[in-house]
Amino acid sequence: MGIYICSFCVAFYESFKMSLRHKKKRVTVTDIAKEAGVSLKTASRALNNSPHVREEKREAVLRAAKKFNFRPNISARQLASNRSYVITHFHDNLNTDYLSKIYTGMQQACHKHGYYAVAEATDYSRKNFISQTLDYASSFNIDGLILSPPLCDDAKLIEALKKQDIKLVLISPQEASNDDYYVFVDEERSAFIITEHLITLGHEDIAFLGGLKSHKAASNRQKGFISAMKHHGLNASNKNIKSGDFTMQSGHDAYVDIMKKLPEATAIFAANDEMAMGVIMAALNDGKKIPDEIAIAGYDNIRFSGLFWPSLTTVSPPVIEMANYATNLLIRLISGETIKNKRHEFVSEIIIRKSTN
Amino acid sequence: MGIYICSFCVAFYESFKMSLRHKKKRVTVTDIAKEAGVSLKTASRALNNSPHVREEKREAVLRAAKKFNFRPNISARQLASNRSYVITHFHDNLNTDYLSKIYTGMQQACHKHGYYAVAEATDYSRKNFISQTLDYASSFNIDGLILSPPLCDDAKLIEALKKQDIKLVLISPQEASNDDYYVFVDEERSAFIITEHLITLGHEDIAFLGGLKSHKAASNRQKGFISAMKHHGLNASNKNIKSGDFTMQSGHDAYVDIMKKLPEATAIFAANDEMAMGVIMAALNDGKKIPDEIAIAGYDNIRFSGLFWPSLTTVSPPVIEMANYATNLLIRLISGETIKNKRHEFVSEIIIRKSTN
DNA sequence: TATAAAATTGACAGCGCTGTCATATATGAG
DNA sequence: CTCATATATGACAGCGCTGTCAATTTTATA
Repeated sequence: MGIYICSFCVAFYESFKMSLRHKKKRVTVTDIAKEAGVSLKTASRALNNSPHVREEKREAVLRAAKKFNFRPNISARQLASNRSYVITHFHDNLNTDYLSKIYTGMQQACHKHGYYAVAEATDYSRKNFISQTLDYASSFNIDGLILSPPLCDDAKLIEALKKQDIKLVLISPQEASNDDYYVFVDEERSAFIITEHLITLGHEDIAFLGGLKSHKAASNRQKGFISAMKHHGLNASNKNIKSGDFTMQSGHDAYVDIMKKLPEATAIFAANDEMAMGVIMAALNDGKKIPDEIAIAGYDNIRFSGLFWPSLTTVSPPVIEMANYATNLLIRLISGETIKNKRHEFVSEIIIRKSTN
Repeated sequence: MGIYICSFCVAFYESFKMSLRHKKKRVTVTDIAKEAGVSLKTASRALNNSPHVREEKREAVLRAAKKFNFRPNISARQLASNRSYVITHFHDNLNTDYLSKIYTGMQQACHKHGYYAVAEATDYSRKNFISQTLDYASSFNIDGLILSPPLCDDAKLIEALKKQDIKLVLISPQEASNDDYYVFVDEERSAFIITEHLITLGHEDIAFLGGLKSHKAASNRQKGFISAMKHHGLNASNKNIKSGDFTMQSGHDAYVDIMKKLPEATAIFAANDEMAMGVIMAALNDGKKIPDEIAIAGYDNIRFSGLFWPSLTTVSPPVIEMANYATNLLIRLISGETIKNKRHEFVSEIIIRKSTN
């Protein structure tokens, strides 16, 4: 004697079991292939923009994919291809503003290509920093890395990563070697333009508040300031140029100094927003009206510069776009494309706010 | 006649081919199982903290894993278990400071358990916001979601996600239902403590600068202020309480107003840092010395409050820890653990800086 | 000690995709 | 039209892991 189970019950049980595990029946490449009347592999090729697929079949596959709202299963792809489809931004930077922008740009590009974006804070000062980074990259099977300052200027790190065959794109390196892929923005030119903005407003005695000499970006900004002044026949001597250390406090102190040595100054251009804010506070403290008696401009467009009071005229580097571009570039590199233009230049926007207008 | 290929060449070719694809031979669970002398499945169980593994075997497996520096292949795991091992933080928030802290906390927890942390900006005001969010979650096969304000207070969204069987943990919801898992911080208590700090310094005429009434957190801060004042027998009438809109500008305006109506005030506690900074600027503009003539405290500990000049005394909610805890909780939920304590309270730190001391 | 119940273990299939390689088809040269 | 070459296609294995389920061992109970 046995126990008889009707086939309906079996079918019901099976579907019940399925429903427990799968919220929805997944659409797989096989389904797409069937619909398009091609083999699994051809469908896979079409979906991945691989060559060697006749145009009509490719279209049929893509049509089927659209019809079924197909999303490739990233894990399966990762497993089969021994790639992670993960792109990590390594940084050692506490400027969350900047980091968030980079992450946003990465996300945009990653979304389009089915990649994951990950941000990873590292401790650059750690002793075995490089080996730990390599460990991380290999154990998480990272496909590609985005490096931003200061990591993007560590030649040893870059060399080690390249040896491991990890693809790299750098954001704003100070000096990139010939075989690095990178994106950058012409700081000198941006500084030139914002200085010109001040000159156009009628200012003639303009002071520049620079940064530490070791900071390459700051010295490029200084160059831009000087050439704009000279271009318009204005004075850009040592009297006009002060140095700070990028903190608000140093901006404050610099204002006091500037007013002592160059009391006729009607405008101050600081090499970053934080110093510019220090200048604003010192000027207000000094009883000056902004921008009527003294105009102030900064650089970076940190989030706070728009919230500050008065809001700050500044240079806004297109960080999101740069990160987006860098990530796209990286994905193309990972896919094995050969790319001619290893570098791409971006232009900053000048944002005019209440502190100069 | 045939072509003879020596076996050495074949072996060489094989190993060469391997070296092209694999940077390193991967250590797999099978290797660990062999080393530990157990079956593949037992090793897998031990590595995943599953029950039903004898303690000695578990230890042997873990020892082997350590010896080989084993890292599970996340993709394989994802594929086999039909889970993504991805946790996403959905937000609609431009405060990069706050976002970065949440991300950091998530990362810490995710690292420990082999999960990926992803942050996703959404547009809360979009019409079909909920259905788009569900789409996203299901197409990326998200295992769990972290929601922060304001999304964590959207009852409809939460309900829809629960229906899809997506695990959720909320950060700082205004009012959570009984079956939500969430972390929060007692804002009233924090406000109480920082007010007490001002009182301890000898201040008696203290003004509070609150926020919009709709902002629940702000009104909790106000409650804390009032009860601290009363507790110490000080006056906390309408004269002491002003409202701003959380901008620097409103802080500035409020200072002017306060000095008109309560000129004897020697301290001001603003419900957020931005307003506190506006107050500082207005006070400096007014010729007041900080903190000697007027002490100022804020709330939130945004990055800038430490960089500001003078630096700002403020309340620092432990956002990183909260996100870390929330993520751990989420991972436990995903793993199917039943959890008794659905809520966890955190305590803010009071950071005393130059604006009061 | 015998037996039932619970805890532990392992064999095996298969997740959805891509790489490999053999086969089929198209294209060009003569 | 034939053959060589280039291009397109598909069959199949297998990536590393987990779920299922049956087999085995241990423990509790009578």
